[in-house]
Amino acid sequence: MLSERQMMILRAVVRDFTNTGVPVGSKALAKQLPIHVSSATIRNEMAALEEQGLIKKTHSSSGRIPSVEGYRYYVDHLVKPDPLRPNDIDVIQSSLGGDFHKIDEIISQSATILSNLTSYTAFTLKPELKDSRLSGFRLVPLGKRQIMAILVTDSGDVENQTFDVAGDVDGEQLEAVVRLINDQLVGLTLPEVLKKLQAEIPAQIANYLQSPQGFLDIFGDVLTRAAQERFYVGGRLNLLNFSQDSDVDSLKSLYSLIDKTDDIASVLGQPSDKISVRIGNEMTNDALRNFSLITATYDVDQHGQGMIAILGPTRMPYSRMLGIVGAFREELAKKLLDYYRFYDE
Amino acid sequence: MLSERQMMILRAVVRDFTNTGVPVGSKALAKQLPIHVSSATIRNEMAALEEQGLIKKTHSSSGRIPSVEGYRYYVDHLVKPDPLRPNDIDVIQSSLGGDFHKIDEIISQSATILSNLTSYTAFTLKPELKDSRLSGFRLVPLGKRQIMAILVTDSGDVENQTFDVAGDVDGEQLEAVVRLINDQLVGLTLPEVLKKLQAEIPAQIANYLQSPQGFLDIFGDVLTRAAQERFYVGGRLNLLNFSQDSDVDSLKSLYSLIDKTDDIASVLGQPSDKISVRIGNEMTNDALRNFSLITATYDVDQHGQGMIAILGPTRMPYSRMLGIVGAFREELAKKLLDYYRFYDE
DNA sequence: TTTAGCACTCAAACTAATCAAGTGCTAAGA
DNA sequence: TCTTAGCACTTGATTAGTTTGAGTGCTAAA
Repeated sequence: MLSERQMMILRAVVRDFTNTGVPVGSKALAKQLPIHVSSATIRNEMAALEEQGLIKKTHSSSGRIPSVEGYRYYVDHLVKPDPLRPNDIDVIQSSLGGDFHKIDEIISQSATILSNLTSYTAFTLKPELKDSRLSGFRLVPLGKRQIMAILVTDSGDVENQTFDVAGDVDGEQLEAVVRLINDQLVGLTLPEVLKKLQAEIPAQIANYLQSPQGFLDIFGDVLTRAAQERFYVGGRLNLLNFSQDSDVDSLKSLYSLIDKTDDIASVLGQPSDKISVRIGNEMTNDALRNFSLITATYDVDQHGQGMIAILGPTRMPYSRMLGIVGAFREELAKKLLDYYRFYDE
Repeated sequence: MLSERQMMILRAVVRDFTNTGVPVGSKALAKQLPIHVSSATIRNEMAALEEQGLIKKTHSSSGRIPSVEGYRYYVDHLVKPDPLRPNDIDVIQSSLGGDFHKIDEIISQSATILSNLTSYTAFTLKPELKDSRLSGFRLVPLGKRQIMAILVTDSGDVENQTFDVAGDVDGEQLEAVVRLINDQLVGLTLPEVLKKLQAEIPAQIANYLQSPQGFLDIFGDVLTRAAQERFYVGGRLNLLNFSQDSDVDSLKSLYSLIDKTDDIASVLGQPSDKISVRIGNEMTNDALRNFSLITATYDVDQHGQGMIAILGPTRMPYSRMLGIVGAFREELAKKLLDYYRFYDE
């Protein structure tokens, strides 16, 4: 559809605009492009590109900026991920080099690294098996009136919560409840557990506890949290950099968005094995109209698939960002493989 | 030092300015004040107030706004806390009315309530005994390679952390370590524990574990966290409302400030039993130059003393805010007393 | 197909003019 | 001695008008 020359121009428009933020005009392009044609020719080509909806003007006599469709074409056909800068490699190596005692530390640290590399906001999700199953449940008495409920899944997730109980803690009762849970529910997927929890369990538990509701609440809480994907977020504050015309309201809705696990999960969407770029209003969420989201999955063999993502202004240098995300997913997968190898074998 | 009339004028200037944000002029005051003098008289009085540094002009022919000293005088001598609005009472009652299973839920909820009432940012700190002591330590094996460390203090704080260990978990070893900790350290204050942890403990632990360092790290982590005061923050996003001229940098430093426990602890300062107001640059921290902080302590009998605080623009309606903070501290203390009574007796 | 040339558009930056709110000061009155 | 009417003056905000510069589309010729 596009001639070679048009592609070259589109690429240059995106490059220039993402670097400088200023609409680019025909003269600047004529000077800069490797081919040697006059600005009038460029203008004609630009008119053609505009015709196809790939670039647009900010006002009738301005230079051009890419439209969402233009970015899309650029990302799909024209961009080549930049190789990492030596400096970036150092950052990754040193930040991911240390000793970690749990997966979550690595994942959370990764969000920070990614946000540092990009100076945008980053999200990371740890590798997950598709349907993780309940693998254990404990109630640990902590003191006079305090109990900690601990729930473990077969993918190694741990959720816990302490709560207070009135009256003395009866060790017998606790044991019985724990046994009940472990007998009836271990091995089921979390949604299945949740279903049973609403169906037969309450009646059974009533045999052991005089006031089962409190316990069911707690267990439900912990379970729900375990069932939720837990994103780590790095560089939250970087969003402030792009609050064009300091629109406090949209900033607020943006922040409430990224702080709600469910919302952010739905925005990040399904894992797919390639790197995906979503641009501006390609995301249905209105708060993200001026943002782009790059997501990528990473595989850690039998331990499942995780996800990393960065959220920045639509006007981001895609080639560099794609380079960073692409390289980082591999580094992270490698690091996690090492980690699992160390602790599993 | 100030005449009655001057006080009246200062009070009116602060009231007007905090309500409208517009510098107030002599004419408006003359119309509004209960005494009946001309604007020229008011002007003379204002000149006197300015002489004393209590009010100032934004430019040579503008109306007056209070200076930090003016706010201070107002807060110290002129303000009378507003009674709560019926609506506010409802909010408190309904948000604090539900059932809670742990102190922290009440405290964290309180931060949210306070921020809702004030539309500023609120901090809450749970009641603390002066030197809380280690009252228990557990290591709970969770799965193949996972262990959870749990630390409990005598004031009911619980900190926990999971970590992975290489090689099989040896129940014997864990028991021995737990016994060691409980024998040697329970009953000590946390700083004392920390000191011992660096002195004699490592050698002793080396008897039971082949690689004690990992364990010591974890234990140190959990301990440090337990020793830190944990503030709950409500209404973070409200800070965005006051980012005058949308200065991204100062906003960023503000946010990094309130997210660092140690920093915010030092800003909030020592508990004192009255309600305290710190205004603008009375706080040394530069990021807070345009903010005021109202802190108040609350007592829960033998369970110690907690703190609540709100952070808003220097230009805040102090009478209303003082009313809210004063009323809320009492509501909270009452609620907590009930809570303790229910679970303790 | 390319390009020089030209008329045209528009945002941004600057200037000038006006307005409204407020001040300080002076001199007269109570 | 305190109060006040009156007045000259200052200042930020608003508005309208100009200028500038970067850019465009279009036409006609190469």
